[in-house]
This record gives sequence, structure tokens and C-alpha cells, in this order.
Amino acid sequence: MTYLRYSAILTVLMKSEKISELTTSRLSVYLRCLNALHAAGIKTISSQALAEQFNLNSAQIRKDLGYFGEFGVRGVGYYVADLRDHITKILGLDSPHRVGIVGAGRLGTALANYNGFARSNFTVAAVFDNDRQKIGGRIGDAKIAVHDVDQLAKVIREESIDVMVIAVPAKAAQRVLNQVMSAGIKAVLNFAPVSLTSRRGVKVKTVDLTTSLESLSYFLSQPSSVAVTQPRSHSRSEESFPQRRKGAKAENL
Amino acid sequence: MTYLRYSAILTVLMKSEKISELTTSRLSVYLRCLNALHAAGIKTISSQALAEQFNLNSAQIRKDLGYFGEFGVRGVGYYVADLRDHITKILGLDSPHRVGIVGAGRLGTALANYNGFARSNFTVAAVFDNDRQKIGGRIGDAKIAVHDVDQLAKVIREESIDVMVIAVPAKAAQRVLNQVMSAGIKAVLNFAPVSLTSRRGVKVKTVDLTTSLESLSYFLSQPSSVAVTQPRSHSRSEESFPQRRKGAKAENL
DNA sequence: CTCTGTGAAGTCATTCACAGCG
DNA sequence: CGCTGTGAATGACTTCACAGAG
Repeated sequence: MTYLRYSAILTVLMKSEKISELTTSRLSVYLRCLNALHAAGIKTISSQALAEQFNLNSAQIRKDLGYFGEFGVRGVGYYVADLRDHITKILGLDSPHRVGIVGAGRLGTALANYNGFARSNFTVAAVFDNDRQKIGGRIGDAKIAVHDVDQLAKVIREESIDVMVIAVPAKAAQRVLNQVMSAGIKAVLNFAPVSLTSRRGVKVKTVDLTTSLESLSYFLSQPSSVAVTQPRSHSRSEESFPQRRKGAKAENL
Repeated sequence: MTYLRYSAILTVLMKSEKISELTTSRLSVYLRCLNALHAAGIKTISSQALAEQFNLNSAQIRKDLGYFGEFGVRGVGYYVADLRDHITKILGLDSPHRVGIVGAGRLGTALANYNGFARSNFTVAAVFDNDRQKIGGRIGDAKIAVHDVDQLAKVIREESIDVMVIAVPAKAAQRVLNQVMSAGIKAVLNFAPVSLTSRRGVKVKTVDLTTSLESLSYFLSQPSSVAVTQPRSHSRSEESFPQRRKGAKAENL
């Protein structure tokens, strides 16, 4: 099957294993790093050198990549431009995504203006709200139109939106998610601090600021500030650091 | 040791095990739920009933709580108000925290106005920037003062800030983190899309929107949209759902 | 008889360690 | 000889299953 390796679709099907979200998150991080290396004119990099950037194990990187093919060259490492292209395809970032944001509050507005999206081939195509004051207006430098939430399905279709961001108050979030799912959306990034129920085939990723902060609070309340184990992998920020230690890394993807 | 159980400090020291961040994140979620139950006038709840709220295993909840003491009553469950108080203490949310935000851009401003913080005993006490235009001003409804980043250490001391939020561009983040650490801060929430190096005893939690979105993109690019395994625990949003299934949950703490 | 608390088993992720390619 | 790719070993987290308290 080696000769099929460079097909984006086949890459993904090569092994029937399911890929953990931990792996895809790391791929995203590797990609960011590879882009920087490429911009710096660096041509090749070993898994060891790449691992040092994030304080993770080089075997982890090789394993992550190994799920999708054999991209390295023994005795050399990985060609930066080549690996970058592969990961871009693996993550589906070679084709553009269009994003809709529900909630034109402060967070929604900040996200609508977030420039980091464009770099990954994401474009914010529409914002939705239920506030008559905001509907019909435009926000941000890009003058993105604010639509009535009732027009969700219609606008999603017209604008070919495939990813939705939920930035509404907690009590409205499930209702909004239901509407979003009805409109056929399969990927949702949720900022409302609630546990949402999604249906099969719909991926909801929640970013919960309250939980993040409260978790930090627990850490602060620990006597020595060293009684928290890391969630896994990377981010061995504190104690329990093995032999090598040149400064800990903070991740939490 | 049972008679010491109700001391906040002892609670934390009871077992010498290290507590995973996965556990503390879930505690935060339980707490939110308990607050809602309390407000709804519900007096007791079993681990089974609580688990159903998040589609996680009831043993998981009992285990999480078990690290800190025995809070339940056999045959009955947990007293809502009682458990709420315990978790509040465990997470260190019984004493207030003061938050500083570096970066008065859109995200920093949105965060400065985020009301969700107050509920958990967090107060945003100061914002920092390096833009002369912004320094000396005040932002948000609460009119929080914007300080020069050069005054970081001084203001942190004066305002008794113990948690810092980094909301600056990626290339400035490490420098800011270094300053923040020098000022003695032990807990940092980072929104810059970079892997930061922290020193021992300093906890950095990164919220990386790009990585979250790119991870969603991978999911979208999967043929059947069912080839992604869950990170662990909850959030068994798709396929591979065991026997019971009344609708999947989306977490990802 | 119900529901907690917890060892034991099971599942999944990371790290080790090395064969073997370039 | 260096570095990848990968089975095997280790470690972490979750779920099972049940003794025993109320």
C-alpha cells in the first residue's frame, strides 16, 4: 500500500485504528512548529529535536505520525516542508472551513475578530444573535454580518458553514446546539460552561474557562504547590520531572 | 482520622496520592451541578443520578470524591449542600482569588468582562498592556484600570493578585510569562497559541483555540465522522457507545 | 434493600528499547 | 552511525463488582 501513501484520503484510512483526540491535538501543535521551522529556513528535523520544543518524548511524536504513514527518513529525520504538508492534509486543513458564531456578546465578538483562525484556513462567515439591536449589524474589521438566530439553518446553508461556535449563556446553549445539529453541523466548539448533549456523529468540543480557573485554584491551594500530577504526556510543569530538565513545559491541549 | 474530616486543610492532606487534573476538572463540573441542584431545592443526590447528568460512570464520581474523604451516606447518596461546601473547600474556592490579565486586546477585554469568574470567587483586579493608548484607561463595566506591563510586579503586589491570564500575541507570551513568574505568580491561564516553558512550582494552563479547531477539522475530514476516539472518560459523543445511550455528552474539560 | 467506598480488572496512553533502513 | 518505526513494558485512568454501612 506504500504507493498510495500520499493520497489524503488513503492516508486517513491506512490503519483502521481510531485516532485519539490527544493525538490530533498534538498534530496541530507539531504543525504550528513546523510552520515556524519552515519560515526559519530549516529543512529537516528529527523527532528528538521536535520533542524538545514541547518537552515530550520523541517516541510519542514518532507514534503519532506512525498512525498515518511513514514520513521520516532514517538517519535523517523529517523533511520540514514535507511533514508540514502531510499534517495539513491529515488534519483536513488543506480545504477551507467556514465558521459561524452564535452569540454576539463580548466573547463572540472577540472570536469573530480572532485572526488566528485564518492561518488554519478557517473563515468566520457569519455571527448570530437574538438581540434585535444587533441583528442586521456588522461586527469587527471584517464587517461580518449579524443574523437572527432563527435564520440559523438558512444562513448555514447559504454560507456553506461547517463549523459552529457557541458563545451564548449557559442556559441557552443546549437549545442552540439542538438547532445547530438540526441544521446538519457536525463540529461545534462550545464556550458555554455546561455539559451539552450531542447526538451521534456530532463532535462538540467544550472550552470551559470556569473549570480551567477552578482547576488552577486547586493547584494554588496545595500546600507545597507540588501535589498535582499532570494530566498526561507533556505539561510536566512541576515536580516529578525525570532526569533531563531544562525547564518544564506547559501544554494542556 | 475520621474526626478530622471536616477540616479544609486536612481534607487535602488525607491521602498522599497526587490528584490528577482530570479529577479537579471534574470536581469543578460537579460543583456547578450541585449549585444548580441546590438552587432547585434538591437535598440529596446519588452518584448514579449525578453521573447521568454528564454521562459518566458513577464509580468515577465516587472515586473522585473518595480521594478527599467520605462525604456520602450509604443507602442515601450525598447531601447536596454538604457536598457543595466540601468541593468548594477542596478547590480552594472558599477564599477569594484576584486575577490580572495581560493584554487589553479583544480577548483580554472580553475576559475582563466575563461574569462567570465572580461566581467562583475570582475578581479581575487589573489589566496590563504595553500600548500607551490604553495605559491609564479603564475597561469594562467594572472600570478595571489598565496598567503598563512594566508595572506588573508592583501592581501584582499592591492588588494581591494570585492568578494571571495571558492574552497577548504568541511571540510575546514567553516573555510575559517570565515576568509574571518573577513576580511570584504560581497559577497562569494562557490563551496564546504557543507552548510555554514554566518553572517548577508554577502551573500554566493553556487554552489553545487553534488546536481545538484543528482537532475539530480532523474530525470533519473523517469519512464516516465516526473514526475519532474520545480523549477518555465522558465525551463519548460518537460511536462506541456502550449499552445505555440516551444521548451522548460533550465534555473535554 | 440502596447506595457508598474501594480493591481488582480492564482499557487506553506513553515511554522504553532496539531491529533495521538509509 | 543516526534516526525512524514499532513491539513490549510501563504507567495512568476508568469501569466493574462487591463487601458492608445505614
